[in-house]
Amino acid sequence: MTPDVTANLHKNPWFSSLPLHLQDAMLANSKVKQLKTQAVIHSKGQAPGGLFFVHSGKVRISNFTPDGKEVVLTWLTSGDWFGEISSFDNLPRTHCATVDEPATILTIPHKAFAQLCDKYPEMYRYFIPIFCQRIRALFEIIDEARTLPIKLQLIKRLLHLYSTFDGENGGLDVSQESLALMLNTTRQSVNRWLNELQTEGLIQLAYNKVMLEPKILQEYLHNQLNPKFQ
Amino acid sequence: MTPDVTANLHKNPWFSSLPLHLQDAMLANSKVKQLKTQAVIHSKGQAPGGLFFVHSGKVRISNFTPDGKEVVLTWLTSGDWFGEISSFDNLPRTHCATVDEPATILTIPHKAFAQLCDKYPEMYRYFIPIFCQRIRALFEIIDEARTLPIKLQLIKRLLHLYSTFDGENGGLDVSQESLALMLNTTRQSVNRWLNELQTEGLIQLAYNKVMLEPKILQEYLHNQLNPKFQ
DNA sequence: GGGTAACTGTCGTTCTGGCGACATTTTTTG
DNA sequence: CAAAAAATGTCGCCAGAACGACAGTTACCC
Repeated sequence: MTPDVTANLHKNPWFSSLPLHLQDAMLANSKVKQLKTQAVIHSKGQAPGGLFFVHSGKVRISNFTPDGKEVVLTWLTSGDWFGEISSFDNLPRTHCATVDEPATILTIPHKAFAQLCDKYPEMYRYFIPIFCQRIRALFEIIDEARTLPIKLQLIKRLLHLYSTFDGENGGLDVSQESLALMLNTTRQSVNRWLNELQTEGLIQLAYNKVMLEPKILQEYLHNQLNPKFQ
Repeated sequence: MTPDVTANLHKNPWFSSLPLHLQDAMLANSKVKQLKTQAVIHSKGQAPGGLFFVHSGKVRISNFTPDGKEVVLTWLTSGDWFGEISSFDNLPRTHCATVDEPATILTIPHKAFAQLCDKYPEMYRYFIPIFCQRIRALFEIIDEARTLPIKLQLIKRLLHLYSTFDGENGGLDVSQESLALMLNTTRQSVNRWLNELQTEGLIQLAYNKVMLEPKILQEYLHNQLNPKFQ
């Protein structure tokens, strides 16, 4: 176990909320993997292969349409857990997970995790909050996609990325193509709306970057979502 | 407790998989409510108000866009549980729940449920499968909406309704308007595609009814989703 | 520093689907 | 049985957005 992975795990709010004996049990059963860009962690439909924790790098969670177009659900980064659904219900994976930036991933193999839950059934309750969070996030994705025009979906997504990647230099490192994959739209549409946002003074664009001030965008979004009655 | 509600509960695969002492504890803490059409069980944003089980009738789970248009996530019927997210994470409800057909609902009040979990922490693990199922269902909704044209979404929805309402007389009792609300499209579009499906001999339409043979639709869907390579 | 790859800006063209409008059919209700 | 309500069938118009194409820009790499 590389020491800094352990340190990162202990900074994870969920992990550090576990009783110590569960933390130890999980660590004892985990392996660290270094993965290069383009590496496939798992594909949709595969048998469950364990529980994962992203220590560093970026992982793309996605699917493919019948005609081969990729649809991205989200990107995971440092501090995110994934793979828990298959780990618990023993059913095939729901998505593909691909490495987008060289990543260090901690894995708890499927069998080891099952045995661990068997031995410490109190483990189950600690996963409930993770499931609740995930479900709420999914509800939000569904609602957004159904009710908001692309422009507003884009703003929400930018704010979300900003809060999870805690914008290193006040700007997000993301291509318009990536944004398009996430919102399930085209690069051209994203380009159009980003430029409109820029001319409205809400963001600044650069090569592979979006610079933004969260408060400004939040206020704009809020105004758009709460139509004024005059 | 009305006797037939208890009987129905015991037919519920999930409930009857619980250890007896948990079944008893849940029953001891529950109340039965008779609700009329249009009754609002809870609204989006409300504080958690308990866990629900639908004994009979129909409950509409929905949301509203900023401009007041309703977007339906799903309909629940006999044997469905809902309200578990707020019950576990103590956060506001994510959706509105409205009675669509006179319903008998079993309720476990929020506090009672919390105390129950406190007293029997083994309760948590039995909710994990429910959460897994829900998450998988949500993934499917997201993927469908993103990747399938309305026609295929419609077929999937018809098949899903057929399997859950186990089509009383070989036909579904559902209006085109309701289908439109679920797929987040318009009545006119649903009408258009239903008629096309009818002329293709895949379904038969009647007033407030869709008659279908699941196998035929499944085969058609399968062919559409797996493009042939010649 | 020059070549290549990745990313962005911006055209058209085409098409799906939303929306209003209105007629028709079926069911319900008094 | 008549009137109202609910559900369906069908038009036409139009906005949004997909898609292909191509030029311009920035970063990267040898």
